[in-house]
Amino acid sequence: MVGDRVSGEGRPLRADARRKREAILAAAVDVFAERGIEIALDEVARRAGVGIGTLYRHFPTREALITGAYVREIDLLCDGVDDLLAAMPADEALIAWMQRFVGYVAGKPGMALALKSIVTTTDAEALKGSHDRVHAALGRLIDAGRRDGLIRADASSEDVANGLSGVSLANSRPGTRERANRLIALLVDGLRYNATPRGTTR
Amino acid sequence: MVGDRVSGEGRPLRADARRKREAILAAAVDVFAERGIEIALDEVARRAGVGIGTLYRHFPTREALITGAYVREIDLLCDGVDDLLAAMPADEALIAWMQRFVGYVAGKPGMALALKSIVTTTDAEALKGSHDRVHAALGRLIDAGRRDGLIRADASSEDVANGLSGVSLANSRPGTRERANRLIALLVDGLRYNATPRGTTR
DNA sequence: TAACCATATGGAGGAATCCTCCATTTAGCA
DNA sequence: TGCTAAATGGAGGATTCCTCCATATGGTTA
Repeated sequence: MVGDRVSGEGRPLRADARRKREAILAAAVDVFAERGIEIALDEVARRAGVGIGTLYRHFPTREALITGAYVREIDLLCDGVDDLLAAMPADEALIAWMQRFVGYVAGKPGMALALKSIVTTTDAEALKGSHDRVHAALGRLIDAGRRDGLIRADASSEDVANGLSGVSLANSRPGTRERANRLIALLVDGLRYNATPRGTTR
Repeated sequence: MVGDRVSGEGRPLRADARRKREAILAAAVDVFAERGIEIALDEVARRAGVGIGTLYRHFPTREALITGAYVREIDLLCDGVDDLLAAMPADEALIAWMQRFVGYVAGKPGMALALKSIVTTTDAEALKGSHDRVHAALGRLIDAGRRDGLIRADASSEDVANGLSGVSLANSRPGTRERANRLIALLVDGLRYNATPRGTTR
């Protein structure tokens, strides 16, 4: 569905190809930020100093380009979980992380969509890495919360990731931060519900 | 943002215009179901037996057409709340209603988008009616739950509507029903969290 | 009923965008 | 240094968008 032709595995890219690929992604990030994701792809190619054919070779669909453009930013957001866990209780850390995540996504056109692809897709070689990173980040937060009895035992990172994706999609425009934050808090309250307080027999 | 030129208020549509408008919407529903929302709008016009100019006159953007096409189906889903409330406790009714809603939305391309417009948009004359209907439906479910101490006092229909929109957007393809249902249950657990059980001093 | 006009219609066609295809170039290797 | 598989770019056919306006029609008034 998404999937850039060669990055996931299938034999390493030639040096010039990798350079062009990077240029395209960098241009895409800029152009999307300035003019949205509906813009003509020629514009992206031009900015990248690349022929339109090259762009299509690397990213056969608009969606592939969008996802590609944001994969790294999403990866970056997945770091920082440990800092949060060191600074506050796990349930609060989960809230803080999700809110930071969604706050960052809002206003970057297409990023919520990219997150959806990454979270949802199970096939798609190229997204596997990010998919795992997001789930690992959530997993760490959830496990910590579970260990401390702050989060219910049957919580799953799949469900929370799905929720994160939903919140992002529904609040992808600037100025929706408050609304998004409340929804995240509500969701985490759902994870607290029926939690087994620390000290109780497990 | 959405907004079909004349329906919200601004002087009643001439009889022929209303007829064409209906034809366009009916055709849109069919075509979207068959071929998705990316299809060329000429196709919709042809099926409606209408010129492309007429289509654009009524629905200046694709989004306007999509929203228009689904407004009534969403309205319909808003009925039936009372039946559910009569049949089961309010919190379960809320879950059941949301699950039914999202189950219906999944697989209708664009319907989740339409829901987002309806839930989010505060201006936009044309959507006001549906916006209110959705919030009224949720309001009734929430109020009942609050009254019975099943749902926390500070629950707001805005937040739940936002959640519903998110779940729909994140699970808009067929085959995501289970996942969506779990997320809805989680959300409602959030609404149960800190609820004041019936009999407790309010 | 007739005459009038604001409203509505359809679709031609210019502009924008998509996306394939392939002759040419280039990186990396022996 | 020569060779070849990989990569490039952009021309151009096909598709889709969407405006514009000459024509048609419904509803109202006298």
